[in-house]
Amino acid sequence: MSESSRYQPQALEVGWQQAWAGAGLHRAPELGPGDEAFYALSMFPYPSGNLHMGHVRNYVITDVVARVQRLRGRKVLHPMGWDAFGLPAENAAIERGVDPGSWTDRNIASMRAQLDQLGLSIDWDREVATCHADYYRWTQWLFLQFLEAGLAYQKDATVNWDPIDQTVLANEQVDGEGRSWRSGALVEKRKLRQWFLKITDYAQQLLDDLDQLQGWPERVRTMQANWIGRSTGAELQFTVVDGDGNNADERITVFTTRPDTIFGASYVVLAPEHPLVAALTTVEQQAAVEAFCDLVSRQSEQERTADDKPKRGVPIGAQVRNPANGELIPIWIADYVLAEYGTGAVMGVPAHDQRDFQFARQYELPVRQVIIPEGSDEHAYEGGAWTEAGVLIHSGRFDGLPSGEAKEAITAAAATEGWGQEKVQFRLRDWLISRQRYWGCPIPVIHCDSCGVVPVPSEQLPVELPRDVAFSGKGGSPLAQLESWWSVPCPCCGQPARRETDTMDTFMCSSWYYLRYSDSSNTQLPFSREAVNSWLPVDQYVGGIEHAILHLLYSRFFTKVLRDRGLLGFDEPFKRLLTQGMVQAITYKNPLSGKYIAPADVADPSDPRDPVTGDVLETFFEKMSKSKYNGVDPAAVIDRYGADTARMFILFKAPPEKDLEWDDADVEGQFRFLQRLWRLADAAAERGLSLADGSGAPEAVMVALAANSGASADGGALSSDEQELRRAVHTAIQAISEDLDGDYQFNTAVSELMKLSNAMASHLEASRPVFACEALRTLLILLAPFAPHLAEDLWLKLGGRSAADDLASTSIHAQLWPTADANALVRDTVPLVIQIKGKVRGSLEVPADADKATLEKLALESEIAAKWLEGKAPSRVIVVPGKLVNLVP
RNA sequence: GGGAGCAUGGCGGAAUUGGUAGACGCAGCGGACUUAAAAUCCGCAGACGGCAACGUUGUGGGGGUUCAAGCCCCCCUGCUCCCA
Repeated sequence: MSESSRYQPQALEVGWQQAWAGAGLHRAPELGPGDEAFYALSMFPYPSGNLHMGHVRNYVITDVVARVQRLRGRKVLHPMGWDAFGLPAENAAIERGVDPGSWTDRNIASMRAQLDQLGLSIDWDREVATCHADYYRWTQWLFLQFLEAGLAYQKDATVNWDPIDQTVLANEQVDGEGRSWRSGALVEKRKLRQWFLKITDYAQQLLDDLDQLQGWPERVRTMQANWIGRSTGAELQFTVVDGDGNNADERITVFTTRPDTIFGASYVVLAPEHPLVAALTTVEQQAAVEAFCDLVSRQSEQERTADDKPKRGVPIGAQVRNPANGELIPIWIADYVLAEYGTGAVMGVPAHDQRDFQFARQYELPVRQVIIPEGSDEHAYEGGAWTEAGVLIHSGRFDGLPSGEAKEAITAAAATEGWGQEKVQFRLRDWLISRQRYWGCPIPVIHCDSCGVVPVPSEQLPVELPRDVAFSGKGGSPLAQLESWWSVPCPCCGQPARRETDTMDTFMCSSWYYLRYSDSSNTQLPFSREAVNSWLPVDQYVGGIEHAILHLLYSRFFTKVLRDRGLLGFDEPFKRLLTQGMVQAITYKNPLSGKYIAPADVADPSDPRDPVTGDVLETFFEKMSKSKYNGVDPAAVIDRYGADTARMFILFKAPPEKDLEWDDADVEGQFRFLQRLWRLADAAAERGLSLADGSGAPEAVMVALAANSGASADGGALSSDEQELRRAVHTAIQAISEDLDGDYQFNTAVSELMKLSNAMASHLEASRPVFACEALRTLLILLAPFAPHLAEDLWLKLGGRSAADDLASTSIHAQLWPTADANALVRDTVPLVIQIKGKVRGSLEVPADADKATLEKLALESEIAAKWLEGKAPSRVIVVPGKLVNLVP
């Protein structure tokens, strides 16, 4: 045996990556009439500078989708970009004095190099970075569209303020104890004038159109529906009563989903921030109310509303009249009522709402039952409120009505009598987009004392971020301190005016990047209508479940607004969504000290012990992270095994939506599989097999089959090896095609490739060249999306193309996906399972075309039947053709 | 507390959607090759009993529907996620 070559992925992969790039193989083609377009998109990353396994999984999945679609003849757009504004760059500037822009660009360059090592078929010509002026210019332009449409506005809002860092924080940056993640300071609530986008105008549409998204995971649609949170109820008005018991002019409007319980209202609660609090508080209560408001202002929303936290409040001294029964009840303020939700006021019905119940118990407020469970005695209220539907009592003319009818009847009465009406309420709130940060997209407006808020004229865009800014880390945004930047003449009147110094939430930038890819070099518009309509909506979007709500909801909102502005012609941006699972790795933790131990320091994984103390360690799988010492560096894996092995492993190890447990031994196994393929091709080449001139292509195989069949029409001239080989080849085509259609099942697709390779190892040698070549050719094309480098290399080696040929047209990745030949799947005989009373007792080889009667006869005559029926005739026989016969004695 | 989902060998996971449970792989065991090891190749492998043929049992637990249940229905337990 001659010395065979070795599979050395490191060398060949880089070579192919460069060759593909040189040939422009991944560039999205111009779309012509009749072309079928396919847009495959990964959620773009933040350029931290380090590629981690989660990224790898995401982009490999999308890449396989893109490559399969190309092989199926579609014109594919598969772009990539950078979600490049955000805090880490600014923190680097504060901590190390580097320029955020250069820092980000360096990270982008290094991450792009890491991505290139994976062999992704990305069209880099369309790359975008949200922090580059040629991109954020259009983010600003789109903001002005929102402004013009009346969908962007300013209002005073209570926000999280870090008194040490002197900046606003997002809710996510405040921990459970109400402290800043950076400074550790207790976060204060501050009222600041902020920019908002009116996403609530689109709440109903965002909810309704979820029905269109059948290609999204049910889970994500449910999460969005819950987030939008539509509830139907009523707004009811309680008239404020003065000290003498006379009705005053003021009314307090509450929102409730349970108008049927209004007769049980024993108090009304306002949010401490409610505008009427100051006006209605009596002199006696003033001090207590002010102290309480101060206390609440230091609490996070989560603290205020958590079920297990005690509810606190104080009466403000004033009273209101219950419009349903005329009773006078007190007004309180309490921490569990939020100003931003509903009307900022609720009626307290302790008997039928759990939080009201807790509150009433705490302050000894009356509890009056007005709903009883249908057909039962009165509920005793030992454990808590009765919050289910029931029948009304103590409710005057509505007594005896079921809750459902009572809701309508009471709401109708309120409308007729002028104390309320039906109201649809959403949980969704307007989107606060202001950030007092430097490294973000500047909001393109100018504040003028005489003209008010003036949009920056679009020809003056972009409003560029100034460079060479000092970062102290204190005192808020550097922009606000840079008078040379913010001091500008008003575009309207020319008088001195002030630029807005807030920047936009980075989610603004990421809400439209997928549109820009369709026309990324356009200098006149963010994208042309033609380009965006020809590529979008995105056919397959792939990303993490952590974006299930915010990014995906904001993007849907943007799409609808831009549609209504006439900029694009579709309702939803992402037709299909795949949320890939996390990449986890084994984690060791000392349960006594709580310390994580690096896997490298664990001597014996079967008996993991702390290297210092000798304590037995806890072992589990967790998301890779630095602090747990369980990260696996993609570069190290590629160095050792190559990108193709990493790709195959990640696809094979778990279904795409499930969490994936990284295991070095499994990676090794995957590498062995690719080595086997290499040797298989080596042996074929040594035998002199060649795929040149269409050898093994469907036409050539058809000719060979026709010549062989001769007298027998069933292809009987094929040897049994050849029949087995062809069956394996076409079974693989069918199975893998199904796995890549509809639901993506990459793990079983890879296992089908393994089965095919196993069958080829057994039958290839004994098969004639035409069939051997058919198998080799098919294997390589089926392999190409998964292990693109190896497939391309073997394609060249086996003569699928010659080195001198134009790569763009002769690459394995420019071939056509094969079609299964149904004739190859046909068998002469099939196994027939014999069951006795539902239990499998054996099987027979029977003619594949046998009819039901024949099968029954064969089963009854079998030894299996004789053994188990002991000569008696079965009382019942069930025949499932092609599967089994069940004999019931 | 409400909602959704999941539970299959030592491990990751398959199962034509009601029809042979455990595909494919990892780890393991046995054998071949080798002075030896690695690599490679061949074979075994749910559990229990048995030399074996084979039998019993088996998809978190309990019940039900059915000729037939991992899959459908009811109850329970445990885990995960979302919302409170």
